[in-house]
Amino acid sequence: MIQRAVREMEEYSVNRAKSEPKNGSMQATVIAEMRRRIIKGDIEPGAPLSELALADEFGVSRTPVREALKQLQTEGLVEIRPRVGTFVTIPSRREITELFEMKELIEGAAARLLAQRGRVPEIDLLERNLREADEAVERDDRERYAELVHEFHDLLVAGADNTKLQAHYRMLMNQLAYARLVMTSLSQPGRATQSDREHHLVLELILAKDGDSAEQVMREHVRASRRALLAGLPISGRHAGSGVASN
Amino acid sequence: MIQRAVREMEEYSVNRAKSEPKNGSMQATVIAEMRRRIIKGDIEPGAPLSELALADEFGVSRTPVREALKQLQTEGLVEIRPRVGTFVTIPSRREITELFEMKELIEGAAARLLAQRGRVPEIDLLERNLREADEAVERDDRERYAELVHEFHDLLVAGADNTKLQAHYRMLMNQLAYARLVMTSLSQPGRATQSDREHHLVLELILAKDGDSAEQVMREHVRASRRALLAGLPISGRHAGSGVASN
DNA sequence: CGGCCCGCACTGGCATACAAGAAGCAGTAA
DNA sequence: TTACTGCTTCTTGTATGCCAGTGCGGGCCG
Repeated sequence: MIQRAVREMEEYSVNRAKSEPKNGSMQATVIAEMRRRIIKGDIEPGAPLSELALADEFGVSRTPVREALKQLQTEGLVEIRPRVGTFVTIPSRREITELFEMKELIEGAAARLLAQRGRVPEIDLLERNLREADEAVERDDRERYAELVHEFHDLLVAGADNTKLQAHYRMLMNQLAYARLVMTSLSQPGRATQSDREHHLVLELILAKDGDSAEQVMREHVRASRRALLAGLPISGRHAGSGVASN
Repeated sequence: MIQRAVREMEEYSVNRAKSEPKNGSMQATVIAEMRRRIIKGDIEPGAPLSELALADEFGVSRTPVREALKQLQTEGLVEIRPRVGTFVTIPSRREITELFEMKELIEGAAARLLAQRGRVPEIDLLERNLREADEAVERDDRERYAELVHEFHDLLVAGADNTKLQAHYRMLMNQLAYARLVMTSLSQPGRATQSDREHHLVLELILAKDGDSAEQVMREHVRASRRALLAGLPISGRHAGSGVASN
């Protein structure tokens, strides 16, 4: 088959793997790298992940690869079908909606908590972030603005000073493969400007220590971003029917 | 063809509790059983888990045990210290607080969502649950009431009809080893009665489709249960004194 | 007598070999 | 031509052996 030839051609891209794993175990390297690829979108959702191929590529045996995939499964990034194969999770439209519902919940709570905490280092970082974001919007630099959006939300959650909240948030964002999606949402005309304005408002309310309003506005902001995203998303009538093994 | 004869011989090596007929996978069995033990408190927090010993006990090799422990680690139930050992996670007081903050958040949201959904099957189950709970309180059957409390909260979250919410909630509860804790909280005098009353109030608000109030009361209920719990908890003086994770 | 150091036993990490289900493919018969 | 059947070849699941880091205890030296 032709596909086989393609697969073999890509095997040389290992050069990075060997240089990093000095500190940690191989499986940690595999986990980090595979997660990065999936989130960034290097690997297409639904694509099969062969343990053997990955082991070969990373220059390790199947064992660490297996354990890495197992972890990525509980993180919701891949789906392991016993005796069949491992595949990159393809989130259904419904799942995306659910994830955004969670996102709204967590970020809203984070905004409230941050407001209650008063002036903490994250506040300064948020202000700096917004200054940069303003410039990016001015320049119409959507790539940079997407990064800053990501940072803004991360800072907000970090500022809530709740490691569990943060952990769940990260898992959420990974499942959303947010990096892939933000650009889509920003492709909506005027969305960047609007988004930037909403960020400013949230931070103002936080500075005013108005937790209730901060939460409410933040939640509305998430809903708006979801709308912008779904509007720019292809129809995607794919059936992601197989239940996610979430025992 | 020759190999076929061999396989039959080893078929019945594992014939203990077949609680998971759905998945014949050994590691799934190990995961489920170990999770049950940890959550239920059969294994003391901080206790070492030897791969070899577990493999021996379950009648399998180390491989499925390893993968099971790996998954339990990402679920936050055990901590694997490379080259040292695997230990049941000891949640610090701060972590417990954080987990309750999340619990409050999620259950509050669930109450709101359920209220918005109107009359769904879960509502009936909740009503039945409360009737039984009333009787249990009447009889002062704390054991049974603890079960019902668990079920009440589970039903509430299930009724929110958001699988992601449910998944995160389950992980949360597992980390809390809630089953261990509920009894502690109920040991506070009058807590059971109070708790039951709060449940009733929440359900009433849900039936009235008053999502805002339902969320608020639910959150207050969680805070109350946390207070009851922390009040009944020993003063952070850990029994297993050998340098556990300081967190 | 006390402190240091080396070695042993135990741990998990990784590689490798084998087993067995799943799925596609080819060949045959209707 | 089409549908069915059996096989071939994928895949993951499991077992086992070896390796390397860690911690502890006993022995040796000061």
